[in-house]
Amino acid sequence: MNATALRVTPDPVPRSTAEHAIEARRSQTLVSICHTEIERMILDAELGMGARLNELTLAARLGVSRGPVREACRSLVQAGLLETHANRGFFVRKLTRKEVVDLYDVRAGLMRLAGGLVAQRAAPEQVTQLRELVEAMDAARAESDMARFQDVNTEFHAALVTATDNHRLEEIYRGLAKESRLFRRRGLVSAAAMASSNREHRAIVEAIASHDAERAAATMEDHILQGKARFLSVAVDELEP
Amino acid sequence: MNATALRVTPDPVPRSTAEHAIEARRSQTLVSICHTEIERMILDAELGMGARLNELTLAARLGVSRGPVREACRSLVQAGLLETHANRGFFVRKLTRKEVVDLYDVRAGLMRLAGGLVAQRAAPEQVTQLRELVEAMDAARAESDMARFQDVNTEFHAALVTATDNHRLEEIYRGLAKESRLFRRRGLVSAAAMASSNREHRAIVEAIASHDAERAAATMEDHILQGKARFLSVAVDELEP
DNA sequence: CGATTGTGTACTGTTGACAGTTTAATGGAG
DNA sequence: CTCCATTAAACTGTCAACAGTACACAATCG
Repeated sequence: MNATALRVTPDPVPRSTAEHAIEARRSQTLVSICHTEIERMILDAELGMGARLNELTLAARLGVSRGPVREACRSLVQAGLLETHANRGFFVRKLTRKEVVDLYDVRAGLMRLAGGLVAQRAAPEQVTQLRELVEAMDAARAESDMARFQDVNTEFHAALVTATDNHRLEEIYRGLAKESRLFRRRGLVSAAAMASSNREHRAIVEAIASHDAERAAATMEDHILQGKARFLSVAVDELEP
Repeated sequence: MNATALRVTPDPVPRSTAEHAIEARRSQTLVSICHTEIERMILDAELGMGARLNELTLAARLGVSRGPVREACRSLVQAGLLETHANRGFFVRKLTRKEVVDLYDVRAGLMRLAGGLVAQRAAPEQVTQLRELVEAMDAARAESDMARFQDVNTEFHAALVTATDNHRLEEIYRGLAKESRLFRRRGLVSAAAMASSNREHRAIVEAIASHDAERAAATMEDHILQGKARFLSVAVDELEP
């Protein structure tokens, strides 16, 4: 069992990575696969808002029985992506306009916290990483590549919450980000919006770089509330009041 | 089948109440019952931190089969009350000291938001309600009734998040409050702690009453961070580092 | 012709059984 | 006596079948 002693082949994978891989394989159960796949279907809008999920059809498509599908759905209900109605099944959550606005407020509160924490704790490499992401967004903006801007933007926010070193905050924020995608039907951002958005990003990073927690928190909060304002200024008629 | 035509007895229940009752009965499925009951077991510490859940035993105790129990557990995993390990089952979540501290930070961020929102929107009746709850806590404090103080305190915070009129915020906060109870093994608060805690409550309510959003947010955040400080000052040896 | 009641179908809610894995117990070797 | 290998028990992961509910459609009556 001792690979080092046997010396047949040098172990190409570092121990910790191997353990991680084993752990990943072990935790890969049908339920987790169903969870991931159904979540993807929702976020990629294969299942529209309010759509009803047919357990049997889903199970057949995923090549499993209804049990794992139902368990995955329970999880997604708690995550806010699905709703459940007794004896009628699971439905893709339908957000009202107010719920979207409320979501922005909660995200603003959490990101304000994140900004403040990162300003206190950020290592130089993390600041560098954030700066690079802002540059990448400027590059995408220069090419009017909205999709890429969106992706890097998501990565920026993810990197920021990760840098807080507060795992629960990270989990909750990512969950809310997914929830937000329920209505965010693919990039409807203008060039002007991208410009001002990235200007805000720059202000945030600079506040973090100077370890000014209060300013980082305030600019971060403002950034999300700007997003909320942009949302409110656009008529989103697919949403109920 | 037509009660109105038959006129045997006048319908004693108003329509809306009846509909509500029916809706409640309808939404009462075995899964929801299991969810509620298992959650109660966890919060009442019948199931200790890190305890393993035996699906068969639980199912027997609840008088159902394993299916509903498993589905309820999936939901509780997403809620942060349980963990799951493939092929080993469900375990009551074990919080490390750092996770508890992180939880305080997240709650501080959310309650800061709540304070600000309520200061902007609160109706006079809601302010009155909050004032009454503060009075009730003072009364409990005078009698050194820690349990009652705790209960009213919980109610105070719940009333406050409800007053935000942000349903998602309320849901998330309540979830985190339950998560916090994972380590909060019944009232270990001193008289001094109750006094300063309620002094903070009063400051919050007054800030809200004067519709000063920034002050309400700041005092609210400070209140939770005071709680964090109180936690840090106490050695909780049942928690892992 | 419209509303309403009955009927059938499709789907969810729940259960019990089976297969595979983990864990505990047992026994033997050093 | 300790440590390891082996084996048995217990438990989880998954599935397929059954029971009950809701919805759509047809038939009936005013």
